Amino acid sequence: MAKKLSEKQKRILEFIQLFLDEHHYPPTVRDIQTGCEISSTSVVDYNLRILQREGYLKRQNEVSRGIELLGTARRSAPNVVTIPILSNIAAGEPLPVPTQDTWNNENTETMDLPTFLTRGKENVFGVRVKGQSMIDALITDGDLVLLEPTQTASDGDMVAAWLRDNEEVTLKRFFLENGRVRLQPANPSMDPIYVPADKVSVQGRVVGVIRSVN
Amino acid sequence: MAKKLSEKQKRILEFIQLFLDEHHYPPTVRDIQTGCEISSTSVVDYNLRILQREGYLKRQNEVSRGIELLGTARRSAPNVVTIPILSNIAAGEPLPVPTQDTWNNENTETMDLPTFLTRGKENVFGVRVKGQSMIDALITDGDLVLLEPTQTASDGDMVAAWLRDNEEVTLKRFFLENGRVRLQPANPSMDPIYVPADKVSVQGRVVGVIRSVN
DNA sequence: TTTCGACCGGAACATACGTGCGGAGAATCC
DNA sequence: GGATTCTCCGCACGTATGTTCCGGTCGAAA
Repeated sequence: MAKKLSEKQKRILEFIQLFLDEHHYPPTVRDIQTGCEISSTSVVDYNLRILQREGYLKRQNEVSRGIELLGTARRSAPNVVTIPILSNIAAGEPLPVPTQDTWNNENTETMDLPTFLTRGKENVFGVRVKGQSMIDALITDGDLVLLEPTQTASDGDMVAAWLRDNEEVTLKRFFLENGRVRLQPANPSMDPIYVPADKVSVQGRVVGVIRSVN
Repeated sequence: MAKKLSEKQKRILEFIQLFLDEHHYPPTVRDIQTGCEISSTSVVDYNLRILQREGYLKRQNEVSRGIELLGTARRSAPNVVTIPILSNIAAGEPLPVPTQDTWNNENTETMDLPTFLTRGKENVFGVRVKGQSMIDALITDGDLVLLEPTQTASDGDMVAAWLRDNEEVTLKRFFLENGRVRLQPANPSMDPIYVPADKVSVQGRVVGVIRSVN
């Protein structure tokens, strides 16, 4: 074990995981070949043997699709991730950010989400929206907004922004334009607002929205 | 669906589950044959076809171990349900409704959702929204709408309604008011539309909306 | 009785798929 | 330099495996 994996081997391992998520059965050598753009099946075989020797997977001889991921490579809970749900967000207050305590507190509501919604982002948490204050972000009462904590944003990111002067949080797309910030609503029929950069602080990046009707 | 399974079919289904638990990849036809003490591979094939037709599993043609359990038969992820995603929704056409064929077609995109989103509803399917035509339902380009097929609706339900005269599908809240239908947008700043009952047909009830940002 | 459909058996067919072999370039070590 | 090891390639062999065809049995319907 312990040996470092080559790029190709990492790619193969990743492909197997993706394939399993999608098909619920393992890929063949040739599936891996085309999926990883490898020129020969023997190269796949060669690298699979290494991965097996290093303990990342188990192979069944002479058995088609006889590949089984082991240990960390295997996603036992295949594509779900647990996130905390924060509530009690009073209007006029910044968003709460989850702390270690939030995670450990057994009273914290949690929820299992498919990983495609978080896409590998760390520490994603959910906020239950109350009222219509975010209707211009196409978000309404009861929606669950998924946020990734961050203090910085790139142009075009959908962020949760704290407006100091208004003392409110708003969800908009973020653009930095020579010293001031343009906050663009998701609803194209609505106009953006412009704020001096020092009057805005980014609290998180919006990863997704979930609405459950009735 | 609905047909009752024969003893042999039940046994096959059970064997596949056991095999999956043990090997983490599906059995071959011949594995099932010996495992269930069946005399011929063709008998296995015959019964697998029935199981597929009845919706208990999905098979990949010409693919070894191309068996995938569906729905209740799948026990690996208890709080996850797999739904099909329909695309290719042209404007000016009714929504497609998933058939058994949709489920069995290997090209149908599927997605695993936490059960809290479907809350036990049957046959939920997803539709990927293109364009801004449903912005008044707070739904934008790229959103995934979860629908439960139905022809009827109760007051207050959020439904996908087919408007005969306009030849379009719209997502609104449904209210029946002395012979005509009021369709109320989710956005409270927008006005409802009124349509004679015979000019509207309900295609499905909206169960949820999922937006994945960036 | 015949007919028909559901179900099973046996065998053969076509191909999907794992594996082995000879060889080549590149890097490393002596 | 040569020897060794790692990685890759193309190909072909053998078998694992899905599929099909033809023929049965049995019970219900006509």
